[in-house]
Amino acid sequence: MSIFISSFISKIDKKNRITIPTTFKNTITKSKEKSYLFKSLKNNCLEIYLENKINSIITLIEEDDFFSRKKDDVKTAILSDLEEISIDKEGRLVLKDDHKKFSKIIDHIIYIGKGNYFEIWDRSLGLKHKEIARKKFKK
Amino acid sequence: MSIFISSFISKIDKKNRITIPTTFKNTITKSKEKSYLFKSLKNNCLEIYLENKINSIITLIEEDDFFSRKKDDVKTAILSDLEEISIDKEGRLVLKDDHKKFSKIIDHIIYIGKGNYFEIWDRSLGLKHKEIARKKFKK
DNA sequence: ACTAATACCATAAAATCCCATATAATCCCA
DNA sequence: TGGGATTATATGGGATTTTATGGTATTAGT
Repeated sequence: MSIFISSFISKIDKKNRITIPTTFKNTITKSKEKSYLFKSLKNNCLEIYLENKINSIITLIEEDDFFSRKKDDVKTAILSDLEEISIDKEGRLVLKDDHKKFSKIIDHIIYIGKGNYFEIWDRSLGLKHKEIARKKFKK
Repeated sequence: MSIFISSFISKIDKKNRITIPTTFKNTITKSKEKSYLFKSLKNNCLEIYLENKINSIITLIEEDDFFSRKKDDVKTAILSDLEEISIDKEGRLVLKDDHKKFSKIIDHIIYIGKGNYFEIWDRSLGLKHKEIARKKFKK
């Protein structure tokens, strides 16, 4: 069982590359699974998943539905904003402009471990998010 | 299992050619199956399927008790607007005028991955569609 | 023979891979 | 425990490969 915990601050370089924290990278490498990026439906952040998690989601929505419209929106919402990512030898991935815009990332970022996936945030937005989460939880 | 995910923006050239996104093109090539274009019954967009998916749809229609009364109409609706497509060495296909009109495509387009098929939209219509799908899903 | 469709080719641009160096972390022995 | 040696990590840049795009040649159809 692979797990992503803790948070890490980092930044983008001139080529729009971001370095995945070593522990996260090791978890991905050891799992030998493909990894996927998803534009979060909860916040303005990016989410990174391993293949097995993605597969269980896809199985859920891939039922034969050629004649029904019901699942069309679900498919669009999930599958159209999901993509396989590749990490280079140094453990970096290239952030697309669309993803930068969506997550409002300019230069500094923060990785937030969420258990079976992790998030990539603009640093200040992510820090705020963490603060709010702690305050809410205290009550 | 071949799968089409993510979305890609592109455009038509002077010869009405559109470039299939590399990942989609690779999926098609690797499958070694024929591919087909269909005028969507759900939206004003075009849908691209692989042969085995088409076969399973036809099988579904052919089943005796399935839609028995309307079987003929279903067949007409589906099979008459379905056609095999050919992709050139550079991964492009030529869009017919009828398809351009149907999908209201002028110059910019967007490809939307839907799992076992993908869609081709006019860019702004497709982006709107994505937005709506995300909003609906959030609820 | 002329038009139109298709296949083929050339080039520029961009994404990717790969290596070099600087920096930091870890280890091991005195 | 200090400090040097070794290993691992961070970061930048260059070279190669892939992709995007437009155009020309060839084929086919009328």
